[in-house]
Amino acid sequence: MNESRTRRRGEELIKAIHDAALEEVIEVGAGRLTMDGIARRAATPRTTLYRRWADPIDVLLDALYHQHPVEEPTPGADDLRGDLIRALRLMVEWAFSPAGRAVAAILTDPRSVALMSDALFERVFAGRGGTFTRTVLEHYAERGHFPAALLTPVVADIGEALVTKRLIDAAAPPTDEDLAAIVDQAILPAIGLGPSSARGS
Amino acid sequence: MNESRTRRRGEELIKAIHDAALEEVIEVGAGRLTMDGIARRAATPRTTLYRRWADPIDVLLDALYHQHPVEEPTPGADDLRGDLIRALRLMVEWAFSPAGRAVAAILTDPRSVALMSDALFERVFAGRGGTFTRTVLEHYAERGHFPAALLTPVVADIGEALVTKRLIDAAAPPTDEDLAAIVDQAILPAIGLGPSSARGS
DNA sequence: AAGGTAAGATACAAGCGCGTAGCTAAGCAA
DNA sequence: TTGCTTAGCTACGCGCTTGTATCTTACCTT
Repeated sequence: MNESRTRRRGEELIKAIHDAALEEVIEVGAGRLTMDGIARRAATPRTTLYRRWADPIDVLLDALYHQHPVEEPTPGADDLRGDLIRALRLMVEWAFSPAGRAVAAILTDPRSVALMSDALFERVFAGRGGTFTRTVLEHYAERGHFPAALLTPVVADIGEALVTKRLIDAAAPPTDEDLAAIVDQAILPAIGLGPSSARGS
Repeated sequence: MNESRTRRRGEELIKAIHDAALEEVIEVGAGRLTMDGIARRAATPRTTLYRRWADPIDVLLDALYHQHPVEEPTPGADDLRGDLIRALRLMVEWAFSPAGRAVAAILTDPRSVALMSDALFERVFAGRGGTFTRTVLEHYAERGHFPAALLTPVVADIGEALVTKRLIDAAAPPTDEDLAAIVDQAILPAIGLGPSSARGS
């Protein structure tokens, strides 16, 4: 009987557990996350979990910490509007990834938030979740496409904020038209590129 | 021993349980909400809860449903900017109320969302949580302060979206200066009232 | 080939939330 | 006052999660 061909160890096992934690939190929520649930999903005894982590949230935060950083938007040619839309689309993709969903689940769980270290918050948020459009906007501001003074913290947040609200309000993911509307009607006017100059299609 | 002077009944008891449910969900999160916890906090036997509700989320949703609708912003004199700031302040106040925090806790809990009826969603959200600035904007658009065509769904969401992001990112509530920045740098430009005409202080 | 490391399979008692049942007694109305 | 309704109290068995302990065995290193 060659059933258990491979017994997972080290990296491989840990990755399986991390994945299980992310899947589990998406399904049951941060509050109902248990060692049992994660272990069952990862098909490993609980003992293995306790050897490394103290509680389910610990596993989850560790899983998030070891996620690959999200892709950075790379401003391309001379297309501010298009780059902004692409940046927002990157954000939407991240939001629908296991990591993105897990972060959403965690953020409103009192216990999880309390245990969330600044380091993780930095890594998951300030580092990426919060600034998709900022990279693009800074790029074009430096090149004089619009006054750099207009690129305030508030303005840098407009796109992400509106997409976030869309994700909360509606079940379906925003279409490219939705993202374009956000860019045209909110971001571009804020940096002085109103309908007069940005009216493309 | 006149300990148990009053035995609560009907309305009074239900309100105590509703309050307990809201407090409980804020403290432990939607996932860890239990009949036991609510009952303990309301100082009533679990039996009483089961007589009316099937599970903890049921209690919580009922509590939210019976909350007083949030105050509507009332556009005042001739002060669009000031009215917008006041509308956002109303939103911040609601967000920090027990009901506001409870809604936040629920929205990312898979089980709760699944049980949330359209009626409740309507009453709690579309009805109020989503549109503080819209009321104000519509008022001034009708009076020709700016082109009504610019008041798109996206534009109506800008203020709420940015405040929401602020609430998620930062622990401290936004100050009036923060709200003013949102109005000046994001909302007003979007309706064609950029720095040239809105530069107040 | 030998030995150390760590995963896998049990098993266990303790604690808690669940849902129900039975009873007592307070509040309210006729 | 009588009697209906309903809150308060206690208790039970069930199942799940917890944290730990013990043993076997696969994998990796030397």
